[in-house]
Amino acid sequence: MHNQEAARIVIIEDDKTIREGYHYLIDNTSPYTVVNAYASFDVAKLKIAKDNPDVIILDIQLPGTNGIDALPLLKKMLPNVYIIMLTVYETEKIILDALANGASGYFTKNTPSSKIIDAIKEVMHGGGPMSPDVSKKVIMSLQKNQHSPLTKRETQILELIAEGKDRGQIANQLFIDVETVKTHVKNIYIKLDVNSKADAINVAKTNKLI
Amino acid sequence: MHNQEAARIVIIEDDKTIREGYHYLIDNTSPYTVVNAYASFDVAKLKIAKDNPDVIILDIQLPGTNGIDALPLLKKMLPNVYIIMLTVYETEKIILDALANGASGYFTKNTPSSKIIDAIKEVMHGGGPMSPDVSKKVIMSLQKNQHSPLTKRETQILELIAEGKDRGQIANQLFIDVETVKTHVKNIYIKLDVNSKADAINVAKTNKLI
DNA sequence: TAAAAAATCACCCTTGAAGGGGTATTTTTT
DNA sequence: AAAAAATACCCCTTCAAGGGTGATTTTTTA
Repeated sequence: MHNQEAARIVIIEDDKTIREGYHYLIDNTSPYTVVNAYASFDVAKLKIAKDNPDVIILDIQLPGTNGIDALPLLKKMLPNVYIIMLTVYETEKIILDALANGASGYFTKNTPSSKIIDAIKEVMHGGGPMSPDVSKKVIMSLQKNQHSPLTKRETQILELIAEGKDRGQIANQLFIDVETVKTHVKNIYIKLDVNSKADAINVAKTNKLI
Repeated sequence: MHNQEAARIVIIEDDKTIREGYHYLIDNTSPYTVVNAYASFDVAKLKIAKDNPDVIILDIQLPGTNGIDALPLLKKMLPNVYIIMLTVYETEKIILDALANGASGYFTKNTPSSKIIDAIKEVMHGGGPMSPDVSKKVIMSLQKNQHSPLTKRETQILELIAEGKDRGQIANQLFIDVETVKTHVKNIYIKLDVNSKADAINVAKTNKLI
């Protein structure tokens, strides 16, 4: 475990004002130390291993390699580093991509600057800090459509199809006949107006039915 | 939109001490009003429609219908209500189930009581409040295995298989030959030690490879 | 720069799962 | 009592899936 009191911070952010603002803020109003601040990942990657940071504050919109693509590369160089995204981008897809690729936290830039200090503390204690707008989007991404046209059984079967199960396996698992599975699948296709597994899964995922 | 200043709160919690504690806390240290507090969902469901709450504080471990099963029923009765889970349970599966079934926020009971007031404020403003331990688990559920045995291409193809796409569709989408897709699939099966789509998807999901 | 890993393409084979058509009974919910 | 959901059965055709074997090109890494 790292020394939680004197964590080493690196900032990768192309906007000079923001970069220097956070640099100053962290150095002067927290127990943490900014060991370096870079304007791009392409520059940072050459020296960041020596910086040996505990936490990286990472922007997404960077010249050259963007923050999302930088994430797995940083994780490879520094397997135990915590990475907090700090960016104006907040589409559901980008947020989910960032978290899927190893980000430990995610803040939008409309977050009060002081919150970043709390966020650093939280990741150092094993938490997963997010700004309210981000956590809302994350929760929404998990929520299913409450008004699904599919019945419970149909939803269940479509989920099993999405797991690659064939009719026989689904029938076994649900203790019903293969023919019944077929009937359900037919009704699913009719309701979703599709005529293939792939389209059914696609429509269902797009509308959060599964 | 509800009146954010005087939001109506209902508590469903079987532990009398906790229930009355939050009741008192909310009534006396916040602008919100607890319109009713119930010891179970089975009792609450008879009267909660008339309570017309903006926010429900809901426990999971309840006598009779548990909190997870109660979620969709509450959502059906009160489509616009915000539901905050407040419970000792915090396994990844239960948290994800709760959020998938319509919870707007999730706190564990080791959270400082005062935080619940902030949480109510946050949901009323469209946020998705979570305690740090919960948000950590949510983020972990989104993160992929950084040490996947699969290559990028193999991962990509397995994801498409999990979307129900057949070899031909995958080949088209990736601008490669069907035979190449076959080769990749074979290598995926070898690496994951399986010999079917379903098993490959299952192993991959269990290990967060996709 | 040489070696290793990843990605690409090809042709053989067999089997059965997938998809579409129609019909009907039982169970559950409203 | 009516409607919705879940169950089961029969017909049919086609091509995707999985296994075997071999080879070349591109990219990454040591």
